[in-house]
Amino acid sequence: MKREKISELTTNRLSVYLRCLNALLANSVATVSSQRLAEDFNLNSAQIRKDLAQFGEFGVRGVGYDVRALRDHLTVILGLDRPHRAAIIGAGNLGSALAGYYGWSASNFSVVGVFDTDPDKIGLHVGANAILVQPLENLSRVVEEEMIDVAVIAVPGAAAQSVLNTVMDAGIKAVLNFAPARLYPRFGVKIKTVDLTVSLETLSFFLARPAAPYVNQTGNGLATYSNKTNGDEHS
Amino acid sequence: MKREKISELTTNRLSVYLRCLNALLANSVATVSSQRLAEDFNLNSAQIRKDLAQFGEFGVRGVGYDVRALRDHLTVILGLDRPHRAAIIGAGNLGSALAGYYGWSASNFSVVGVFDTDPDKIGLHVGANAILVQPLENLSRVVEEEMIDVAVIAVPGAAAQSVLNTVMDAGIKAVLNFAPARLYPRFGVKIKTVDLTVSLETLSFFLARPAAPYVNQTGNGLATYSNKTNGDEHS
DNA sequence: CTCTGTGAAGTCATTCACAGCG
DNA sequence: CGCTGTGAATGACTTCACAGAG
Repeated sequence: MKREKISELTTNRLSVYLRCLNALLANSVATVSSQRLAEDFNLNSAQIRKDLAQFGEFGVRGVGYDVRALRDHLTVILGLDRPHRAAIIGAGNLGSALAGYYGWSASNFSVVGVFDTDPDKIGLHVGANAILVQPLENLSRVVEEEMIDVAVIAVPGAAAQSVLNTVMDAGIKAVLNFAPARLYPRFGVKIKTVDLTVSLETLSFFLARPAAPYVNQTGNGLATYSNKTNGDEHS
Repeated sequence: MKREKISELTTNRLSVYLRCLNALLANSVATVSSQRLAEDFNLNSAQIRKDLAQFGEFGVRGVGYDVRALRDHLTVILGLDRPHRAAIIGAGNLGSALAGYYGWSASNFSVVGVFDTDPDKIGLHVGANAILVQPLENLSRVVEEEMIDVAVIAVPGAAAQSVLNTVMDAGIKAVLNFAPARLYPRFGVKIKTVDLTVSLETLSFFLARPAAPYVNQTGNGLATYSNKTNGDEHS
């Protein structure tokens, strides 16, 4: 085991491994080899071993990995053993949907506040669990009171950097950004951008050249998490 | 110019370049050098030139690129000169929000149908523009009638592969997937997955190790589109 | 014998650096 | 001159292949 910097590609895969392990656990599988994991999920077995080896020696030679133990280790490594609390900025379509998204709890996240600057939105209750929309000015106070550690930016691109600044001023260090904009974080702040425009336009490019569309980097039809294109599959 | 396979990393950047060019055009900038583009948007100028050179010689030596002409070229290259029509599968929170998302039209997309299998959802009108939710069985017929070429999967992970099969049976070749699941496409079908679970868990990992969190690959605080971590910024 | 952990090799992407055009 | 287009150099990630533990 070496304590080096962990690349984002690795952390993305850790999340996938955790998902796989939970599925195996649900099927009462007690032990799994990197080979078996790789086959089931179209990854390279050496990559799985290398990824895991960065955090410790979890495997048993000749046997494989204990599913539950590895699951627990990954949960701790990913920081999912402690709850996270999120604020959503922007109470439009997307922000409201995210406020009621069922996927948060599986990763030990909860949405504890929705914020907007539009007076027409403030005071509304949005999402499946009807969270109150507060003025953005409240953010800093609520972040402290509610121990919020993650912000989700769901505002138009033009407003995104300004919102990010407000979010950083409130002391938040981790941001999930849905605005189609390049954002400049301060030192020590992590942003993850989900850019639907880029995704759509890449699909459009594919449709525009059906003959020789892409380099298929793996040839196995499931490039999703096994290579650096990061979230894209093609065959 | 060489006619080779184009990597996904390149197409993602093309989309970003197009966005930048539109912004310049809105500011009445007529000509731009790769140097200037690189500075404004924290990219490497050689990479911009290399990306563009794969499709033709658009620049003028000693001068730079004509903003409007390059914009028009990229629009055609990305296939955005022709309209695309999308179906959304899954009328839950996320699917409904996407049906009313304002970002579609900027890329010449329109949402022309929403589908679900839940009898309670069928017949409802969802999203900002109140699109009727139809039974998934209608998909194949509507795809043909409405010339749909893109599908958006917004269903729970467990149902995603089955929905993808239905979508592919209907003849759709490009899919945007929001389900947290690894999907197996058939040959000639392109899938782009937006996995919110992976994004959240990566943020959680960052928060769990504030000391030596990541390799910062560029050091400029805007790694977003300039490197292979693809959508992530950190400083 | 099986399967992990890992150095070495291979593949792919980015950046450098410059020849050459306008 | 300045800037593009591109070979060469560098760097990053993945895969191979095997020593060694159990």
